[in-house]
This record gives sequence, structure tokens and C-alpha cells, in this order.
Amino acid sequence: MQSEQRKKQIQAILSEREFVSLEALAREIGASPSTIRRDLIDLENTGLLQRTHGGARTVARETQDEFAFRNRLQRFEKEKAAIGQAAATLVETQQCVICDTGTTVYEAARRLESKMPQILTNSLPVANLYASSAGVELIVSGGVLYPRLGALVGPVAEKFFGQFNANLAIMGGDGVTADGIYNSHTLLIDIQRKMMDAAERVIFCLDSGKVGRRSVSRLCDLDRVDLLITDRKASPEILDSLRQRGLEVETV
Amino acid sequence: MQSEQRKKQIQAILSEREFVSLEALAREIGASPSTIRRDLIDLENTGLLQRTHGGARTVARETQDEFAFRNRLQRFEKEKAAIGQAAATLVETQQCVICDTGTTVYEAARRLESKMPQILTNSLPVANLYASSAGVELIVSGGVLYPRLGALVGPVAEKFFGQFNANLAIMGGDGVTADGIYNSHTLLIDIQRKMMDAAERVIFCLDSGKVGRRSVSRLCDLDRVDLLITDRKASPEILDSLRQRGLEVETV
DNA sequence: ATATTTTCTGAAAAGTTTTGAAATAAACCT
DNA sequence: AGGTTTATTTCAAAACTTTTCAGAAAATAT
Repeated sequence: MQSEQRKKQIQAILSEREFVSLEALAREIGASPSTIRRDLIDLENTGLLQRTHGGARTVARETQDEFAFRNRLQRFEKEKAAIGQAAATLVETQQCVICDTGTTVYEAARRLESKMPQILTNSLPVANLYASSAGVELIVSGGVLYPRLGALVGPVAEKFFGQFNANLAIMGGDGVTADGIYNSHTLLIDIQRKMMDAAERVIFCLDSGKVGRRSVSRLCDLDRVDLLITDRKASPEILDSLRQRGLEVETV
Repeated sequence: MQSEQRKKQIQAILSEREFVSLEALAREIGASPSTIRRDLIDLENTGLLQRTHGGARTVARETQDEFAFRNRLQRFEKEKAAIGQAAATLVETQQCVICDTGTTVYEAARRLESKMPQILTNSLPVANLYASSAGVELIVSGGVLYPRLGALVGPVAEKFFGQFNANLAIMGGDGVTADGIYNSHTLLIDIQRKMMDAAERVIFCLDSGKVGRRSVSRLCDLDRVDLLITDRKASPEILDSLRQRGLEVETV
């Protein structure tokens, strides 16, 4: 059997188990340990696995699923998509839009291509959306990458949003009550405030699971928000209480 | 049987399996190994498959190519990987490394995980590498996304690299002669200079196709470079002329 | 239609790369 | 520390490629 074929087989085996011993590989593939070892060296050099004593293991990150957040997209998937769609229609051609991190904002961002917008973002997933599209001008804030979210955080990101002015900010969060908007990621809060300061109009996109909920950190009062978009499953009582506080609410 | 007919058959076979041995092809098609081999050479030259020892494989592997730049990775693929590997070994644990844009630098960057480095970069592909890896601290420069390269450019990116100090800069380019390093992407030049200023040690990774070549813009003199890593196919005469100018050159 | 040139094919010789085994060195475990 | 397991190095055999060449097939010219 040829080297290419063997390497493919090794990768297939490693995609199922996390670790394989050299001995097991040699047995399963039917080649000598020396040969397998050489294959492993090659595969390690191309970054496809990690060699260990006695075998090999998968390299830590899964190159397939870019972001852990992709998985979270499952919950309220349809609702998030509808909210995103509604937010995207509020953007006019060639406007400058700030896009926050989070799945719902991501759903909005991916529907903006036809508007030829200028997008300011600290979200790596959003940046990747338009990485090979010439129609959208995408400006990425700098910052330290916060792995779980794919968000750029820290002083560099914060300063970035202090420099610009935008027509619109499409924001996300983890909860909203009559007391204000909440977010569980404390690192993001200061950046989100700067985003809101920089935008003429602030829109929050929160699925119904977040309406009426609080989270660790309070981001802002409701009067800092121009529009909340959520879905029809949200409790009407709570939405009423928000409207009474002067917040414009749209349900989709 | 005609050559065109055989080639069509080879492609049909390869569209089903990912790899075929020469022997199997010769048997299935009913031609001598010599003939099949010549067909494979032709098909490889037109980029329709990749020849290997003992057979051929489809070229369309790595379905995850998020970026157009991935396609360019085909040329000098092995050389770039080897150069990247060599550059990665120069990084010590927990060092701070600046990673430029470009495929060769990308190959180096993806081999840094075990070094637990702090990476500063304006390359979106590099950022994505460690988007869900906690072991690497990744700091992304801000900037306007230049779609074709996945690079962040402009004053934000330039200023970013002016703020930091790093142990090492792993750089790419489009050409090197005794007159200096060249790059065809003018937008990147100013940023690259800032990267080099910020690093204690500057390493350029250029495959042999770029040795002895010039390009539109001159990036810097050779004395700004601490080490050039290239592959063995590079012309020895030109490498000698570079060494005579005091440049340290490593071939892999 | 026939002769001549050109291209293509398959086989053999010469040169590389790859492989598995043995010897040596390093790493791991208790 | 001592014993065991795993890696690295080394080397000859095997497998594969490239080169070369003569004959067959195809194309072109006469």
C-alpha cells in the first residue's frame, strides 16, 4: 500500500478515536511500525495530528467547526434567523453598521451583503463572512481573541470603537428586563458601550429566551436602546412592561 | 485506445476514490504502467490531479478552504510547509510572535500551538487557526479587510503594530534579490515595516520561486532581515550573493 | 495509395524513494 | 536507579520513477 493511502487511513482512524497507539495502527493498517512512524512524522509536520509516546492523538482544535458558538446557534435557530432578517432590513444602502458578537447579530450580519454596507465589528465570525467579498467594506477592530466567542476584546478593541461614528449598531446580549440590558460576558461590556456611543441608532437583537431574564452584568438602561427586536414567543406582559418604559419593541 | 479517452477514464476513477494506485489504473484501463504514468504527468500539469508515489490522488482535498488564498497554496505546497516548519522551530515557548500574511507564514503559524505563544497578526486566516484554542493568546490588529488576502490593512493596522514589541516576526513577501525584499501588495508594505520595527528578530519565509525575483514594491534592505528561510530548489548562485551581503540563509 | 515523418506505446536499464529490520539511543514507569 | 517500552538511526532490499530506446500507430506529405 502507498504512503498517501496509509496517511488517509490514519487520519480516518484518528477522526473516530482521540488517540491511537502505534502498535494498533500498524496492526490495523498492515504496515511495519517503522513505516507508520514515518507517516506520523509527516502528518505531524503538516499539522494534522500530534505525535505522542506510543502513538498519536488528534490535534486539540477541530479545524472543521470554526467556532464553538456555531453549536449554540442551534437553540432558537429559526427565531434568531428571523430576528436577524428583520434587523438587516433596517439597514439602508451604503450605511455604516456596527456589528456586535453573538449568534443573533451574526444572523443579521450575513444578510447585509446586498446593502453594500461598511461594517465595523469585533466578531471574527462576522469578519469571515465577508472575507472574500468585495462588495462589503469590512473594518475589524483589533483586540485579543476571546476563543469561546470569536470576539476581539481588550483595550485595543475598546479604543477602536471610540474612533468611529456609525449609522447603526446591531447589538446582542443575554437578557433584558425593565431594568435594562444584561450580558454574561463581562469582557464585552465596555466594548459594547463604546459601540452604542458610536452609533446614531442602537438596535438590540434578543431571542425570546432572553426576554425577562437577567445575567451577571448589566450593560445599560433601556433608554440607551432605540429598538429591540425579538420573536413572538416572548411573554407579552414583559414586552408591555418594556414598552411602558418607552422602549420600541418589534416582534417577528 | 486514445490518450484522451484514457485520461477521461482516470479522472472518472479519481472522482469516486480519493486515491488510486498506478497498478490499479493500469489494470482497470488496460494499458501499460508507462503509458498511465505519462497520462498522469499530463493531468498533473494541467492541475487536474496530484501525483504521488505509487499512484495519484484528487487535488480537491481540504474542502475547508475558507479563503481564496488557499488555492495559491498549491504551488510549492511541500516547500512552503517545510519552510513553515523550520520557522516554527525557531519560536521558543511563550514567546511573542508577529505573523505576517501569506501562505508560507500561515504554514508556520499553524505549527505554533505547542509553543503556547502570544501571536500578533493582521491575517484573518491565522486568527481563525486559533479561534477556539485556549493555549494560544492571539491578538488581532484592527484594520480594513483586504478580501483577496484576508489581511487587515490601513492606518488602524499600521498603528497597531507600532504599539507592541515582539520577540520574533515571521514575514512573507514576493521576491528577494541582493537589493532587498520585495512585495507586490503595496497596501501591506507600511504595515510590514512596522512589524519589522516591533520585532527583535526578523525572519522571512520565501519559497524558491521567489528567490532572485523582484516585484512591484521594495519592502526593505537585506540588512533589516535576520534570517531568510527558503527551500533547496533555490538557485545556489543567488543564495551566495545574498550571503555575501551578510544575510543568513537557511534552506530546507 | 504509398512513403516518410511524427507521435505514441511498452519494455528494459538506471536512478530514487520507500520500506522493514536491526542496532542504538532516549523516554517512561515503578 | 533499573528495567521496560518507545524513538531514532542506519542499512540493505524492495518498490517505484525516470530515462532511454525500438517498434507500432497515426499523421502528413508525395
